[in-house]
Amino acid sequence: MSKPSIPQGTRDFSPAEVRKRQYIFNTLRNIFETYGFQPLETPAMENLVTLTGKYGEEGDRLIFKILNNGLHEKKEDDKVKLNDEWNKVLSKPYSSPVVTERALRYDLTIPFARYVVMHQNELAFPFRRYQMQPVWRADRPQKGRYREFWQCDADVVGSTSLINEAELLCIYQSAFYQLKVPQVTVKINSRKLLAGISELCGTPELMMDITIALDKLDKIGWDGVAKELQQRGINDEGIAQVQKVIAVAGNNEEKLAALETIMQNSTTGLQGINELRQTLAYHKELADDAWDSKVEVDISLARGLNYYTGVIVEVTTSAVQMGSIGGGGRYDDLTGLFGLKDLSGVGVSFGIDRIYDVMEELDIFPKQLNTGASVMLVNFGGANEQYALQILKTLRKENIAAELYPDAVKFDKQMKYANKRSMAYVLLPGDEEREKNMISVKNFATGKQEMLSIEECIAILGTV
RNA sequence: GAGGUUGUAGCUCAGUUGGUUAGAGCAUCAGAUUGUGGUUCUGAGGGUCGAGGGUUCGAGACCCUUCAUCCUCCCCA
Repeated sequence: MSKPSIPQGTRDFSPAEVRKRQYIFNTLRNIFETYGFQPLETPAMENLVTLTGKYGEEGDRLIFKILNNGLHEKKEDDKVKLNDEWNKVLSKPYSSPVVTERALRYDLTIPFARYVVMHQNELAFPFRRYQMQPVWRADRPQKGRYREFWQCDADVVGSTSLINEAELLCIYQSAFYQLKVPQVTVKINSRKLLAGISELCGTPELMMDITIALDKLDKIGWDGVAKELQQRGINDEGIAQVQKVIAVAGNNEEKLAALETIMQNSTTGLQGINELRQTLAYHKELADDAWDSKVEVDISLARGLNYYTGVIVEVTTSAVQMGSIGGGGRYDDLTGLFGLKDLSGVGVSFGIDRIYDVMEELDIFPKQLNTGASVMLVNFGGANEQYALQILKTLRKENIAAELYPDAVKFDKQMKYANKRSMAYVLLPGDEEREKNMISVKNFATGKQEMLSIEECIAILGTV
């Protein structure tokens, strides 16, 4: 028999890990709820056609497709066809509904758009929802990159107000403040600014190419970007324009002012600048002074998803070598893909697996998450076991988390188990205790032990 | 899709130019100790050295193939 294993890029989460992950989930959930977002869940799988074409060419390649399993092939002919088509399908990006018509969720935004279109008549717009579920990508796993990972998204659909953008910035700042992740920067940019740049270059149709090249600025430097721009068909004059734009420095307002001068002939570019200004103004009203992360205009921020149209954001921390830990933006016509026009949305996503990795590396999870706060009753068997069950019942009625060691095995073994489980208290319901209708309570941290009445015991354990 | 890394006990890893029966720490189990855990001490179990083939008198080590893993690029959270 071969050793058991799990698929590449997936992980088991042991109890201590789950507790830490839940700490992150709970923190985010609280914030989302505080900002008026409502919970939503969608299926792990979607129809393939729902997903294809939404994430760019590279994205399509990374969608996990589910092989049709015969449930839908009623005729023998169809089953033969399935076999024939399967080989062809393995060569991306070709796919055929004969072989696969379902796929695993790639992100939470597209399913959300699909949901909104399907439920448009029952929703109150603007609709604010948050969603925390796993997504799957057929990517090559590496540091901070998994094939199964969780996203926590908050989106507002049905409102073009930039207050929404400002609120989402606040959500990011509040979250990383509460989680105590240090050196966080929320980078903000606008697709309209990027469009403005490509206008300046005289090649508005090459916006995506310019964007992709620009995005690599902090990785390959200006020389690398210039080289890539050249390869992507931008002439020297255009490259000079791009250089002028990325040379812009200073604080956010100084950057925007400088860009305004450069972009004076681009209506789209100016529009982008105004949107950023307004967003930052709203944000200033809403932001808490205690939040220590920076919100920074970054003209080189691109983001690959091709449905973004307005403000785009991305979150990084310089405390750890790690890709972005969150991202999002405005999409003007997401639901249009599914037939519902003129509905604008904006949203952000938290990459909680990466946030976990960052927090783990920095060792900043609260310590008390690891220590069990529970109670164990030793099983002495016979009448004592019955007595223990009665106490167990009473404790649970008092909402005290407790367990009885199920087997009347050697005392030593039971104590070792309690120790390994980091029990806070161990209760000893033995002959003497039973006869006196009392219970010996041992504090497992201090080792101190005393015999108490059941009421006294509850009073002590209730504070754990 | 391209490039590299590492595969030896449940886990983390030693293992010399190829040489007897492949080791350690941790973990597990048992005992010291059948009403007192953590710290000790003693002992035990546990391996087709990732898999297949080749070279050799002899392979954990060298060669080929293959699988897995982690990392980098691409792209992304």
